[in-house]
Amino acid sequence: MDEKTVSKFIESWGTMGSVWGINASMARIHALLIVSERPLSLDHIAKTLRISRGNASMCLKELRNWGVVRLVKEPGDRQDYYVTEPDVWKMFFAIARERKRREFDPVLTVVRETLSPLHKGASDIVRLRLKQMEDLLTTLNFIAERSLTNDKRARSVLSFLSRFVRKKNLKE
Amino acid sequence: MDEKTVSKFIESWGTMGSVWGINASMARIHALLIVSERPLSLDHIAKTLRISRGNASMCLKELRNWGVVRLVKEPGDRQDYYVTEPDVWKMFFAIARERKRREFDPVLTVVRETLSPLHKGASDIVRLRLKQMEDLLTTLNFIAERSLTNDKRARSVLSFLSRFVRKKNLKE
DNA sequence: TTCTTAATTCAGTACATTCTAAATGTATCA
DNA sequence: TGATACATTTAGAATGTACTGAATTAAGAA
Repeated sequence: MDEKTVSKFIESWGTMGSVWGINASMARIHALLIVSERPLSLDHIAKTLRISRGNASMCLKELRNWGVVRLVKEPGDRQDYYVTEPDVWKMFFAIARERKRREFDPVLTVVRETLSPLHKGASDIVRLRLKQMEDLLTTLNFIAERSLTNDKRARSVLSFLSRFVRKKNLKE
Repeated sequence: MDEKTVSKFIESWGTMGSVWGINASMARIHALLIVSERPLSLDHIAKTLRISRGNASMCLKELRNWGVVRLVKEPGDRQDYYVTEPDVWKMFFAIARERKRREFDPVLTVVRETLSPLHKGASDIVRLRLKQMEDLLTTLNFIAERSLTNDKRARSVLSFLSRFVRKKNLKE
């Protein structure tokens, strides 16, 4: 594999990371592990990506929390080695699930708490908007909730959806 | 409508904004317009939310770009007044569409460009991962692309999806 | 136990984003 | 035309986020 292409890949995956809300260092580490056949040590990762060992350590901890990388030990070696979770899709769902839980759910609760009392004393127009917001949030939450319960289901939802939009397209 | 509840709603919608990638001021302005029956002037908005007129101006410009608010003129009045797009769902799709176009699409192009040359000289294991990444990105892009072409379709995809996951849940 | 090597934590720094307020631009009115 | 009333732009301040590197902790080896 060409050195230069590998690094271009790593950088672009870093940018993609920030698109869906994980920071660039995390995504770059992840990309590096994806193109590496063998487990890599923290030291190796930090050196290759020119980031501090401290930062690498924190990112890897976080990536383990997301369920995206795994730590492997080699007998007779004190260093920790890291490998990527082999299934990329599974990984994607893990991230989606985590982000929903950490960011969406808590805010959803608060928004909902305020939405219902607002209905009182609101004009019809405003009430309609609030109702729509409530429905939108409920639908999104419902879909995410049910889709992400497990990876198998998530996958089947995605593939189904993919077929559905293709069919839709032919019709119109 | 209770003053206090309104402001709690505005703040929590602000937080929700940052979850899906629009900044807090923008989301707060948006929330304020949602609970307001009548169009509001820039000055009124800035005063109510305790933000500078400059900031309000920039946020409103951006919200107009997203297709989320609209400017209305009142005859015999020099001020600009703003109203929210009445259909909350439509608005949500507009945001999704814009974010995809601005952020996801450009990165997707770059990642794809690097993915294919990487295949050469990669081990089977790595090649499998790269293939999976490609498939995942393609599927996501495909779904988003097709779903978001127009609001009517987007809505039907969502409602269909919602029914699908409900059925799935009963079965298992 | 102490020595050694590696991982982790964290205070401070660098960088990025968001916001303010003053300056500038624009349209309407007298 | 100049004066007025508003909107917009922008330089720099404030705030927030990510990162570094030194200090600390942990754990295997002697």
